[in-house]
This record gives sequence, C-alpha cells and structure tokens, in this order.
Amino acid sequence: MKNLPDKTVERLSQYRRSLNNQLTKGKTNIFSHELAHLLHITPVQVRRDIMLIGYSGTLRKGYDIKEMINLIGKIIDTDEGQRIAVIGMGNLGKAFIHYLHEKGSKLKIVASFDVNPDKTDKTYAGVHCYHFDRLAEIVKKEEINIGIITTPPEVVPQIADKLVEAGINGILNYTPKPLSVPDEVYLEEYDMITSLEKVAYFVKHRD
Amino acid sequence: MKNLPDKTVERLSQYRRSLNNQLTKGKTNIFSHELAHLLHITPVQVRRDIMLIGYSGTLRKGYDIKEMINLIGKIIDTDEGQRIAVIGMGNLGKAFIHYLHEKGSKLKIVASFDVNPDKTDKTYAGVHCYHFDRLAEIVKKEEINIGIITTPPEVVPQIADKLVEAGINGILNYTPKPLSVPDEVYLEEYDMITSLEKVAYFVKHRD
DNA sequence: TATTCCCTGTTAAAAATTTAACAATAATTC
DNA sequence: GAATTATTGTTAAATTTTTAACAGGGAATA
Ligand SMILES: NC(=O)c1ccc[n+]([C@@H]2O[C@H](COP(=O)([O-])OP(=O)(O)OC[C@H]3O[C@@H](n4cnc5c(N)ncnc54)[C@H](O)[C@@H]3O)[C@@H](O)[C@H]2O)c1
Ligand SMILES: NC(=O)c1ccc[n+]([C@@H]2O[C@H](COP(=O)([O-])OP(=O)(O)OC[C@H]3O[C@@H](n4cnc5c(N)ncnc54)[C@H](O)[C@@H]3O)[C@@H](O)[C@H]2O)c1
Repeated sequence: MKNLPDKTVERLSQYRRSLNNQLTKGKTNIFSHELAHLLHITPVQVRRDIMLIGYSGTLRKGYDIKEMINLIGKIIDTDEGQRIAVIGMGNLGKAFIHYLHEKGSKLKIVASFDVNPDKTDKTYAGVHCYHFDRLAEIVKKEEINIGIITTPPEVVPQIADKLVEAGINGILNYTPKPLSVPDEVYLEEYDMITSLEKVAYFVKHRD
Repeated sequence: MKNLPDKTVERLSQYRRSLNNQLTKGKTNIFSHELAHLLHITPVQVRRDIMLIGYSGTLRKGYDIKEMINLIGKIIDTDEGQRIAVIGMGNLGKAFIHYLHEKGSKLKIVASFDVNPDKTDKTYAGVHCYHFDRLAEIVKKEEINIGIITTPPEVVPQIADKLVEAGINGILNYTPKPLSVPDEVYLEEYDMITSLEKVAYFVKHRD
C-alpha cells in the first residue's frame, strides 16, 4: 500500500469500528452512504477512501463488511500486533486499560508502570503494574514499542526521555504537557480541553 | 471575529495552554518560533493564526503572553463561561472531572449523572452526581449546555436523545458508539483507539 | 548615523483534503 | 426486453490548510 493520506488512515480505524458494530447486528453488506452516515461524513469520501485502499464493492450490493474489516486490518495492523505500555495508573490510565481490555484489538497493553507503591505489583484488568524503575528491563523483555503517558504533567518530560531511551517508537501523550521527542519517535498528543473548547466555540458561534 | 478556520480554532486552545504554561515560568513575551516549537508546528503557522485573530506582536519582542491569553479568551470563551455535565461517573468520567477541576478553566463541570446508586448523590471533586432521571430538571436549573458522555456504549443513543430533549447545544462523546444528533447540536466524538491505531500505523510505516 | 540582524505581518504559492460530476452498469420495474 | 433506478469508481474541480517568500522596521552594533 502506497502512502495513504493521514486523514484516510484516521478514518480507516473508524470505518472498522463501525463495520464491526454492524457485523454484530447481522449486517453483511453496507452502502457507502450508510457508512458515511455513521461517521458523519459524505458518501463520496467513503468511496474515495475505499478506492485508495484498493478495495471494490459490488454494484447495488455495497461493500462486503467482513472483507473490508480484513483489508483494513491488513493495512493498519502490524502482523504481530503492537505491544503497548501505560505509564501512570491513575483514573485515566485505568480507564484506558479497561477499555482496551474489553476490545479484542490487535493492540495489546502488556504492561503498566507507576511509582506509587499502592499501585505497583498489582494487576489491573489483566495488566501488571511495575515500578517505573524497571521500565527499560520490561520494555525489552515484553517487546513494547508504544507508550501511553497518563502521569501528572510535571514528570512527563523525564518519562518521555526514559521511554525513548528504552527504545520505544511511538508515544501517545494524554497529559496537557507538550512534549518533544526525537524525529524517529512518532508522537501524538491529545488534550480533552482542546475538544471541549472546540465544542464550546462552535456552540457559541452556531447560527 | 469573522469565521476562523476550524484548525485555527483548535490551535487557539493549544496556544493558550502553552502560553499559560510559559506565564507560570515567569516569561512575559514569546516569539513565534518558540510557540511553534512547543506545539510541533511551524512559526509561519503561528504568525498566520495570530494574524487571523487580529493580534499583533512587537518587533523583536515577540508577542505579549498575557495579552494573547486574554484575546484568545475573548474569542473562544463565552462571557458567562460554559456549563457542562458529565454523564457516566466511571473511570473516564472521574478522570475528566478531576482534570477540569484542577484547571481554573471557564469551562465548568457543574453536574454529573449516573444510574448506579453507588455513584449517585455523592460529590466528586466538587461535582455532585445526580440520578440520570433528573437530567432535564438539573440541566434547566444549572443552565447546562454541553454534555460529555462517558457511559457504556449500549446506552449512548438514549442518553443523547435525552440530552437533546433537555436542550443541550453540544455533545462530546467519548464512547466508541457513533452517534447521530440534530444539526443544531454540535457533536464531537473521540475514540482513543483511533489515536492509538494512528500511532501504530505511523510507527509501522516510518522510514 | 549607517549597517546589520532579527522577527513580524502579509500576500502568494503549494499541498492536502474534500466535494462535485458523471460514466458505467447491475438490479428492478414496467 | 426497454426504461428506470440505484450505486459504485474515478477523474476533475473546489476548498481548506500549510508553507514559502519577502517587504518592513525596530533594536543592536559599530
Ligand atoms: N488529556 C485528557 O483528556 C485528560 C483527561 C484527564 C486527565 N488528564 C491528564 O492525565 C494525567 C493523569 O490524570 P489522572 O486523573 O489519571 O491522574 P492521577 O493522579 O489519578 O494519576 C496519575 C498517576 O501517575 C502516577 N505517577 C506519578 N508520578 C509518576 C512517575 N514519575 N512515573 C510513573 N507514574 C507516576 C501516580 O502515582 C498516579 O497513579 C494528568 O496529567 C491529567 O492532567 C488528561
Ligand atoms: N474514547 C476513549 O478514549 C475511551 C477510553 C476509555 C473508555 N472509553 C469508553 O468510555 C466509556 C466509559 O468508560 P469507563 O471506563 O469510565 O466505564 P465505567 O464502566 O467505569 O463507567 C461507566 C459509568 O456509566 C454509568 N452508567 C451506565 N448506564 C448509565 C445510564 N443509562 N445513564 C447514566 N450513567 C450510566 C455506570 O454506572 C458507570 O458508572 C465506555 O463506553 C468506554 O468504552 C472511551
């Protein structure tokens, strides 16, 4: 697969989620406009994305849901699946672990880390929590390559450094502390306040 | 203020966060390239956004941090501030309430709702949790206009209906269940798995 | 006071993304 | 079986977003 547009990659993940959803409802085929409706986008965009990943539907039958799910998997999943660690087992860290636990995703959280002795050496939703001092050791042993940071903001830069040092390739930062990492590490940051303020802005400016 | 580009609105929120951060470090002025670095974007983009909101810096001094924070506030905050409710006081709901509590934001979570008697009629980080049956009543009384949904996915459509019925103007849906609402209600959806799969994809395809 | 330098503001160009338009064609209707 | 309808796939156009280019001007230097 050539280089897909960034936005298409994001949508593939959402398509799959919706498709799985429909599958459990007993649907086997879906039209571009149905899928579009579920994602609040246009049917053209759906068809275009599907074209870009090289899939074809059947005229008047739409797309085969199972086939599409498989194909999307081939594109966005890695063969071995990715192995993930969560750093900081507070409210947010726990929410994520429970969430991914109940999904049968290829993305597996295989370890978590904290410094608080109340949290360490316990297991949450099947994920063991190690002391952060053991990061390098466990990252290596468990072949972890993505880290999710959910610690207090103050300690985020140090944590990122340690993650990079330990050889991680991607970081998902959920704290409000902006981060800098070397170019070869893929960084994604999310702050709820941005989403919230966006909603607030458009609510305020709606016609 | 005319219609700002969508992306600019998103970045304003991030600018403000970083600017506040710098302010607490004692900085009073900031250059476009410094701000750009904090957000992993280009200085041109920063200058362009600032131009669009009609602010001007001083040559060789950069932008006045306090002034910018104020101006951004004028644009993205509403005068009275927005009043927000969280539906579903599980891990995620609690994480958000604690998070917004410690920020002195204009966005105030003023109520939460649940159906589980273990959760209702308690107060979390200063936010009271009501039974969901009282939604309409409390929304009205507290003048709530944004709802954040963090319940199990199954019940999300009903909850959204009730929120709309109660007169809410914006919904932030954190569950993996895609939602449909009338056009006049602004809807933002976020699913962690999308972020995670994006990271996974780009980690896999990095050069 | 002249010169150099740094940083802003803005217009123009480029790139990315979305939307439109429509041809092709299988299924359905008459 | 001809006409109509529904839906895909794709190319082209439009829009949005980002990046480049550079003029302007205050501060620093000399
Ligand atoms: N982006 C969002 O949408 C969003 C929403 C809510 C909270 N947050 C942020 O996410 C972070 C976590 O929020 P929370 O409510 O889960 O906080 P929390 O206090 O419940 O959890 C933080 C955890 O990190 C651990 N920790 C502290 N220092 C550590 C270290 N050096 N190494 C490893 N672990 C360490 C703590 O022991 C604690 O268990 C905060 O930074 C918060 O501001 C973000
Ligand atoms: N988008 C993300 O990034 C992300 C991350 C983690 C979890 N999630 C999702 O967020 C949701 C909440 O996750 P969680 O870990 O906090 O779950 P949780 O089970 O801890 O919390 C859900 C809460 O909702 C309450 N609830 C159930 N039915 C309700 C109803 N009809 N009205 C009001 N409240 C009701 C429950 O009593 C419970 O307190 C889930 O849908 C989960 O899949 C999303």
